[in-house]
Amino acid sequence: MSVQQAGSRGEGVQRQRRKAARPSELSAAALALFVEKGFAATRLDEIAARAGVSKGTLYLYFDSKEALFEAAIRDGILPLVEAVEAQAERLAGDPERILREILNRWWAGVVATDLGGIPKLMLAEAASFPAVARFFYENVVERGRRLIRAALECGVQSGQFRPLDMEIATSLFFVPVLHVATCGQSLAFSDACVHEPRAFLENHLEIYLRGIRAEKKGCSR
Amino acid sequence: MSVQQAGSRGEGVQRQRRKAARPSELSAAALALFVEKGFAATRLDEIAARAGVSKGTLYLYFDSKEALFEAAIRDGILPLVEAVEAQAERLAGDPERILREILNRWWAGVVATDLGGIPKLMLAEAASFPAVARFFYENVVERGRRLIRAALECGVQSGQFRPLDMEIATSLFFVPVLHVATCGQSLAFSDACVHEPRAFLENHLEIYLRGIRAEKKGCSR
DNA sequence: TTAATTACTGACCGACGGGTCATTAAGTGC
DNA sequence: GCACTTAATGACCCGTCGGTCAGTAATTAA
Repeated sequence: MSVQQAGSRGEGVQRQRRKAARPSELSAAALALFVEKGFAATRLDEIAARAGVSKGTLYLYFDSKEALFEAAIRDGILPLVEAVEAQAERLAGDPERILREILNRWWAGVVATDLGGIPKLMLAEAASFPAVARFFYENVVERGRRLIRAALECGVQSGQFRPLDMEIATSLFFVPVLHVATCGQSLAFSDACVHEPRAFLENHLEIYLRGIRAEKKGCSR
Repeated sequence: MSVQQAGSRGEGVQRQRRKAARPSELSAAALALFVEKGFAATRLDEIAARAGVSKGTLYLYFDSKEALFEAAIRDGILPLVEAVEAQAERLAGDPERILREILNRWWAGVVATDLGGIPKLMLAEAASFPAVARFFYENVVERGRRLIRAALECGVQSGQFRPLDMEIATSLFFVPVLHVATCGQSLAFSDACVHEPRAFLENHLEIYLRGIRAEKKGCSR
């Protein structure tokens, strides 16, 4: 099932020359396996097999296993981050709505696809690949947090939300969102929430918003 | 710094026979390294060196690298789970207080020690070690959730909390708590919240409790 | 058709690391 | 001091896997 999806029918294993498409195919195959088994436990032969090429071909496009790892993370997550940012820009003004939309986007783009494994992967491998960790932090975590923080600040400004420690409040919104992606990928926690990730995120938003809204006037204590 | 903390002064590297103490020393050393570098990337020689023994000694006490992994998780986390359960039993009755205490215990026993790495480790390796993942899920995740769920049910019963989806509400309390431990260990997210883990947990509790408390009577909408 | 180019292959290499076991030496009883 | 038991050692074995490169076949140009 995992071996040679391209060019293996019959006996004469037919080669294909597809220079343009290869890099993204290879990084996609690599990402899937890294997510599934971790960096160290993933063999280059497996990656090659899944992409329907030989191991040697990997080295035509990437210098090393580590370079492939970087590319896999990069190609996997950046498009999504950009999509979320674009969406948020369109909604500037209504903080609760922005938060809700970030959730929806994240749901559609990460949790429901195999991209959910990336945060888990980063968590696991960050210590061994500081450069990649830095890239991920700056281009995903930071940018995501910026969107959330902006929405919260807007809400506090307008009086909808009570005064908050911005950094922490940002994290507290962020964390369950991250968790859905991460844990959806891991037996050790999977049952812990994620049979209903949709409902999980809804409930999170509900509790979180109630938790940060300003008290109603006239209602003492 | 990591080599031979026992018996290496001078030239004649002096052996020690300490059958009783070895297993826990070895599993502790193993845990620290697994947490730091992941299972596959950790060498048995390193583990042995950190524990101040030779590689061969590992095999006197454990059948394989994997058996050592199991033991490390087991020995590392079980004592803590038991401590938290004992504490919760003593406080039955006051749900908000129980939740607060779970947080404090977790803080003291996990986040502030190197045990924080265990959840991260499990997250990363669960797919490769289903048996260990199962053990962890049943003995840590499940038992932790049981405590939280009990407190929440008690609060809903008494009318302090509004009606909740119990499974999800439990997760939503659990997740940031888990996160503090997990992310404190990983460059990829570290700054995301954890320069002030104390404050982070406080804020979580605050927002969460506000989010689930029943509406004050007489306050419409 | 033939020559030139280049994407692709896969057998091979070297090191690395999990696991073994003959040997050593620390402890024990007499 | 001597014989005996057993905890501990570390050189060694061997399978595995990242990485290489001489060769092959698809494509293009002449």
